[in-house]
Amino acid sequence: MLVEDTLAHTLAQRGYKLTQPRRAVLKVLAAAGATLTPAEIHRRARSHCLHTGLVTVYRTLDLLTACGAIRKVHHADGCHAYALASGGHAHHVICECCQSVVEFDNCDLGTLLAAVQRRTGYQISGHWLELFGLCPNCRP
Amino acid sequence: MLVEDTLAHTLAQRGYKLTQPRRAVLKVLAAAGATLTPAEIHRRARSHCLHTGLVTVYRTLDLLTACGAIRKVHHADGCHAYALASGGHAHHVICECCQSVVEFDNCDLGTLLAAVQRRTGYQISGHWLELFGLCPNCRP
DNA sequence: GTATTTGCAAAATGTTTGCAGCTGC
DNA sequence: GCAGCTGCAAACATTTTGCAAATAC
Repeated sequence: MLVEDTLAHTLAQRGYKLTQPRRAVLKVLAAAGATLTPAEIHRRARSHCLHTGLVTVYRTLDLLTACGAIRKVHHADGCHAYALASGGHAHHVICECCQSVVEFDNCDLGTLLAAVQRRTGYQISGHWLELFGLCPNCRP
Repeated sequence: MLVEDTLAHTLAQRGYKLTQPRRAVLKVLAAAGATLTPAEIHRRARSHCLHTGLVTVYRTLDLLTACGAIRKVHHADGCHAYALASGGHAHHVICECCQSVVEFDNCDLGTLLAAVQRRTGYQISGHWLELFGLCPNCRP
């Protein structure tokens, strides 16, 4: 598993261990290819690692987010979902029907940012963009 | 007060009443010019309407959001803040230091959306963009 | 006058912490 | 072997619900 190998390496570099629950959480998100809530991740993780506790899921999500392996995404209603992140600066397109996600990285906002900066006087240092729509499978 | 008159009208149109607590919540957000959490809005609202309860604040925030008078914004950590919305499609630039917000509406994402749509096969129907930075007052 | 709204208390939900025992390296 | 990790229970924070009294129109 490529994703797992990368993770093992990343964790080891920082002095962390690749444990069964951590492996399970990553597997779940990789297999889903969709955004999942902590509760749903917990439910699914138990099929890989039987006694995984919800608390561990929360702690693992924080850790994996810090490592850049996953990313928190915000839905319109709640904002408590996570998706696999392939690394580097990227954004997500999320299917409003099945929650499947795809990343894209060519966010060419240079012109827009410059215009906003000029008009508002704010020195812009970061942005956060999410797209919503229907994936090929959910299209009418 | 222009903001209030508009609100009174919008509410009346839908069969809602303009009550003291609702007025207070709107005043607080208008005066702050920044994003505020429900708890902070509650705290400040009491100076306008003494016995405003936290529950009412929550209900009012939902109502005002439905009316388009305010908008929920998501910060990096939590996502439980609200800001005044001037109506129509718009996005916010948020100061990472003092939380002040400014709206902008010229979000020209046409080219970007078309490219993502072509590459991912998703039919994109909405987007959500927030910018972060430092406002003129907080700049070094 | 009446339907809507409020505030309180209490419930439900979601997240974090403390700590003894277990696991990966 | 030992630092780091886990799971449980329990604390904590946040949001929602039920209902009698109050309010706007």
